[in-house]
Amino acid sequence: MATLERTDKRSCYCAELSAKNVGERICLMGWAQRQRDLGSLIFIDLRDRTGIVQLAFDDNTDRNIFADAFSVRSEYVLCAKGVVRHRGEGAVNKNIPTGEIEVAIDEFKILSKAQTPPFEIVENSEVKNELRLKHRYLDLRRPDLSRNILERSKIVKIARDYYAENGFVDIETPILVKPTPEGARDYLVPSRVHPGSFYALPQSPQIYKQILMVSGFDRYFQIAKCFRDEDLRADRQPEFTQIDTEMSFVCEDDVMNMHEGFLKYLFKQYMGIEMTEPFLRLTWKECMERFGSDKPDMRFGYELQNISDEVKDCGFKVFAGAVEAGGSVRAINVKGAADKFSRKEIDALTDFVKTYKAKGLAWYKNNNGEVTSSYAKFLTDEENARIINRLGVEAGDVVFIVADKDKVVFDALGALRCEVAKKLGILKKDDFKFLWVTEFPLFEYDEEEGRFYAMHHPFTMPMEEDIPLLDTDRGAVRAKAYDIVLNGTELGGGSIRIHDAEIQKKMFECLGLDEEAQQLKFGFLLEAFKYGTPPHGGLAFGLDRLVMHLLGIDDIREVIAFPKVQNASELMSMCPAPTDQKALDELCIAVTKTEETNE
RNA sequence: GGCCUGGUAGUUCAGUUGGUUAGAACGCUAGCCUGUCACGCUAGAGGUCAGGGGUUCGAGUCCCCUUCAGGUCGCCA
Repeated sequence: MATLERTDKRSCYCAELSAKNVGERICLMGWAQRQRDLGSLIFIDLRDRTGIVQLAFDDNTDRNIFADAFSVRSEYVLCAKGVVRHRGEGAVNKNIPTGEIEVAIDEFKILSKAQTPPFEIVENSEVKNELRLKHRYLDLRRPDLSRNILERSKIVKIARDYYAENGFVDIETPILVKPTPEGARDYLVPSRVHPGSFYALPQSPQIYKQILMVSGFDRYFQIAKCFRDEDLRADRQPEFTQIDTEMSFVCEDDVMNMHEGFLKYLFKQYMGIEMTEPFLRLTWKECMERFGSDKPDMRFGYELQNISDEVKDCGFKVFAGAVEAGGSVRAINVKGAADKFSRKEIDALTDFVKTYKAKGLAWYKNNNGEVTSSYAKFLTDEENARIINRLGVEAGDVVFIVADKDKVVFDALGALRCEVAKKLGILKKDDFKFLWVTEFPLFEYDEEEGRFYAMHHPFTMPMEEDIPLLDTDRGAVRAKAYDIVLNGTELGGGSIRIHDAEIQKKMFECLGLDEEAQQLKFGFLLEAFKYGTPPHGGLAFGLDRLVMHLLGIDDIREVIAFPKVQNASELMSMCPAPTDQKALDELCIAVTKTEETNE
């Protein structure tokens, strides 16, 4: 093995080389992708983060160098100098970008040997997650994963450019913050000098960015790490990154326009896609009615239709009973897909809607004149005709109906329309349909706790005309809150904040926080607001999800260098991990239960 | 916390109704080879069938528990 000397300077990356460089003497650094020993001829594919290029060793190569090349194994780290040359006639490899050329090596160093890796460093690896994550450093050498990380960096740069250009100030907010009383579970950090007291890792920089507005920074921006101790999903990590912003002296339109501008700028710069039309805007209520979701995928139709009126007096108890109980009966008509759903597949969809608490799935299928249905026999001809008419069913259509409480109907059908679209294969990843969802409810009622919670957060401004409802009908109060949705994913969200002490006080009352609790939890913010608070509002994008969509990736782990697995541990370093007794003693912490004693 | 799917050489997988000594490909090791690039040819090494328990004359295969990984509901202001 060798070390680098002053004269060993990389002159270029592997994949930067082409026929233009023929005749140049260059110096490359990288990893041996593969060594091919043909006897008195050896080839090595050298790889760096840009790609690979072929190194050639032959009769003209110094015998010591040739011997070194012979000994090279996969993932050895090499420094190779030589002259770029055309490959021989018929030896061109059209499958790789550098396939026209190779480098005839005349100076060669093995900088580091390598064990045989536990899996091959190749594109489109089908190795198990577990193993890839345990050896993430090797996984990250794979071209597809390293590409994701490199592309993510470019996207972040574009975000920084855009917001800097628009006068946003990049400010770091603390990672050790005050535990928040509502919302997601906090990750807690003990304090050595304050036994029994804890910091939390921020779920978002929310309060700090609002205080920065009080301080007069006017436009704030941060690529912010956020932490939530909740269960993971394919698009959710406990530790994630937001493009976090806040602006003063703005109303909803100002904020939405600014960030719509960012997305358009990003799509132009990064994807080469010009988006000239304003993004579609729908109120939350309309979204729920039409799509059963507050983050609907707008790439396809299959909108929900309310057939409660048509069935409220029918003889089929499942339908009539649901309406009578205050719920509804709604349907989606999947046009022209009757032949795509067999009885077995409909059974599978029935199981699917059951995961959303629906008791069943009623269906009606007109397979080019041949009509079958799970419920038609319980209705009169007239009643059936009314439904068919209302839904505009034609030959070839299949209809799915759910009858239940509104929440269940929306959840089940909202998810079903996406599932159906997925099954029909009509979702294109390069079709980007943005949607602003506005006028979110200010509160959400928690039946278990029997109280209202802030749907967004407690600093969200109610819509002016709904302020009187704070006293009379809290569930109906709409907020100046908005989400940006892309193809069924919540990419970001924000709101105009309360900057009026009276309204803030009212808000806390609605949430059941008395004066004392307010002071204890948010006293510093309320105090800050007393000293001249500009009207302000903001928005935060989920960076990881944004990158996923731009790259057409379904798994959030593929766009994060060191992600966590489903149980929130990280397999490379194996954290979280128990700590030693001395550290615990110093923090005055007694552990009462461990994974071993956990039952 | 609930439900579902999976765990067999280093890797990806096959393994029949429960039946002899658990196979293949790739990778790895050694040898040969002057135009390979998924090099080729020859030979070889490599297994706690995730772990534990049970049923059975006999378990990779059936049952139970545990564990790990994945998906999802709840959860995620």
